[in-house]
Amino acid sequence: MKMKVKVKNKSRLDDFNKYKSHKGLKTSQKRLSIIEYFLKEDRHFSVEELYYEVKKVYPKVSYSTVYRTLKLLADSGLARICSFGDGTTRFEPAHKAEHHDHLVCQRCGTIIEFKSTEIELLQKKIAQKHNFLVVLHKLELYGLCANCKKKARRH
Amino acid sequence: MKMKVKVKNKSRLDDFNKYKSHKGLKTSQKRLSIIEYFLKEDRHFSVEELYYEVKKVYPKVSYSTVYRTLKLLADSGLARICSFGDGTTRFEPAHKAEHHDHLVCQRCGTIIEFKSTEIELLQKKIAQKHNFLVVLHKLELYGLCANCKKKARRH
DNA sequence: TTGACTTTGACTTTCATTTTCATAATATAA
DNA sequence: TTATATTATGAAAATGAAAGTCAAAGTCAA
Repeated sequence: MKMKVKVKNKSRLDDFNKYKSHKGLKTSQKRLSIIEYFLKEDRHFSVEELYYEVKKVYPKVSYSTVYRTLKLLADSGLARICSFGDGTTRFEPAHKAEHHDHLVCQRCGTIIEFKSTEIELLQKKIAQKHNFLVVLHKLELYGLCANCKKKARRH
Repeated sequence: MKMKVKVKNKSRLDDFNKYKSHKGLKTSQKRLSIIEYFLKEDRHFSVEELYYEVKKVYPKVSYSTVYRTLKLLADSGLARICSFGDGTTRFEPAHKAEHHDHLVCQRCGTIIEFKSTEIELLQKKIAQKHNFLVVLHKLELYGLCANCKKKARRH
């Protein structure tokens, strides 16, 4: 299992290296650390979150570098930008081609991913009705996750 | 037809007045102008857009006032806040209780509203599966509207 | 009309994000 | 390996949208 994750991240790193040489970028240890951490963790990050977590492991990285690296990841296709209306941008690992949507807990911030081909089918129908060409879609359900719901019940 | 719109806006203004007295607000001509324009136009606005358009008719309004008035409208329930990921907040007229989703043209910015009870049903099912309590949802389809699609075809 | 309120416009502040620039690190050519 | 050219970095400044501040102007009930 762990092996599989490692292999996957390896191939994602390879993707980044392709992008890197295409763009004439250089390899810095700091940037690499950030990218590896992001790939290893494999979850949503705001710049701030990633900054503080990476800093624990590699204390010398700066905020700007995390910023720039996340943008690079987005440009290279390894990360996807998503915002949940709280004013900060989040980056999610882009598991190629596998589009998914989000359940966002308004209390604890937990993000759950889901996918529904049925919904996507209905979306297509709606677009057709309006003669609209859909390039991408965004579906977010906001509310309380199981945990917070339980807490809310006992006030 | 026009009559109907006017009547509707009248009743919306009444709603605002209820909110107004509830909150102990006062009536200023400028605020009223902004609200009337917003209701008359009955479409999505960013603060900037509304500011420039209202300014043409009532040149004395300031940016702050438009800003505050839109926030008031949102608070009073006459407007709903929505953001389409371009970094600026938009306000849409809230046609009470009627939740709807959006088709957003990435080229010309046109926003088409739609509603699908079927999709909402599926959303509910998904939430149930995750034991998640949905408070609100957001569904946006981004792409090209009919018009821009046509233009795109002939390069 | 007064006096107690709210609203306004101009301004400042905040905060996330982006850019700048001098210095450090990296890659490539010799 | 060393020189040189380029990119990356950190700290700081700049930006831009959103929110707050405050004196002056407006509103309105008594």
